[in-house]
Amino acid sequence: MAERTSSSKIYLEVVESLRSMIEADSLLPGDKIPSERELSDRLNVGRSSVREALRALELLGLIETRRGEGTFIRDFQEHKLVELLGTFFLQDKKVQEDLAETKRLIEIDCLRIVAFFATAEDIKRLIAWVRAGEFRDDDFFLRIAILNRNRLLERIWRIINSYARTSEMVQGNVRKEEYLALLTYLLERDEEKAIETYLIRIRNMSKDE
Amino acid sequence: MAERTSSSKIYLEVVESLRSMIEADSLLPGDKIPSERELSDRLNVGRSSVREALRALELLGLIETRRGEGTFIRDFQEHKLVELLGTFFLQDKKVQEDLAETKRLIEIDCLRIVAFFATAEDIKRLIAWVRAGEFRDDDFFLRIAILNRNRLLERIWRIINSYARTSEMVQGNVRKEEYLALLTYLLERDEEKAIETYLIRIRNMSKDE
DNA sequence: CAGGCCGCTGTGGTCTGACCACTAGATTTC
DNA sequence: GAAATCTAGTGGTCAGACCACAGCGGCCTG
Repeated sequence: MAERTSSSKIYLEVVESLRSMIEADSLLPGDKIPSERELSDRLNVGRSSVREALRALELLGLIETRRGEGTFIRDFQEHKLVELLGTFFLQDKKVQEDLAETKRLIEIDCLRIVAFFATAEDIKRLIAWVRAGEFRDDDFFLRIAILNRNRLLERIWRIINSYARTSEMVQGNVRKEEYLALLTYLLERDEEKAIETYLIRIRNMSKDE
Repeated sequence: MAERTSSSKIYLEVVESLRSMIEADSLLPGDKIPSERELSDRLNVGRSSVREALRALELLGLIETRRGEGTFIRDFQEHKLVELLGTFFLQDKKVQEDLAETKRLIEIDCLRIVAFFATAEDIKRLIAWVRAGEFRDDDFFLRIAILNRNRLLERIWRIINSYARTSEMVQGNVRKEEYLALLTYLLERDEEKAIETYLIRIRNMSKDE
């Protein structure tokens, strides 16, 4: 490859090359990318530089490596990222509060969308699931997040939830009746009541947002 | 360090060691971390492994390296992350829609919070700013996001906005009167009207969420 | 022929030692 | 005292060497 970007770091150039390579060959999750040695050859850089780029992308969750097999594009989701950012600097008090608040906001958004757009079947399925067995609070809201059909919002929720879990603001004992009440309101498309139930009976808050 | 995690990758152990090292010495943004060679010594691993870890953290935006000086903890914000994830796989149509929807949801959340908790002075200041000169739509909502005092939510908005900008769903010509109307409702704490104004007059949508 | 063993090849994982480029601070020089 | 210089330390990069592991094909045995 050209080495015009003279002063910048090689491993970043490799990242960039990989990006365009993926784009050019329209590689999809699961596909294999060239081996480290081949990349090193093709790009005229040392193998260690290639590795630095690959390790970085791996930590980002963009690729996956299997020793003896090769390096593959990953169906990205569930990056290491979460645990990382989380444990790295999330000890502050204010941050914790923001976290909790944001989580509530996102969950309410999801509830709104579900109240509007989810099919009755979906909601009934969820009711059956609640009745069926034990679950944690975040199991429940994960399902809500999935129901909302907005993959990005779902992902944001997942990330925030992971943060929240590493810092134990989890709530253990769920009372099924509260969740059932919530679902019933959703089934009736009563957005207002549903959110009220969520805030007061599930999150034990007063009426402010 | 112990090397019990026999089968896992060394560079990940280094990342972990760095994490606890930072925690133990309560290092803050701007502080220097040990040199690559020293880490390599202290942890009994090759320098290349240390570098793989550092490069990964660098791409994540957690640290910053300056040749000839050393490696420093970074005031994290503005990671490379955004551009990366963005350019890597965000070409899909559905993803674009989700993006737009999520952005609207977050913005509405911010508006709600501002309507409840922002001081009249803050809002008036914003009104003055709108009157004062030209601005882009995202300039405006960045200020809204900042007003809401939830740093995490603000960060999420920033990220989503960056995504959105790389894929040009930006709107150019703003009409000040719409934004002023919105702010007036906020000043009157009329959440409902404010959101209606946002959706219909600023985002040109019908009444659904 | 079927099944399993073996070794070859290619891949990632890691280490070492060698340079280079650059910075900052100490040293020397004027 | 100020300016130029030297030097030690740091990140940036490379080449080459092993190791561990997965996959494949060929060979042997039943």
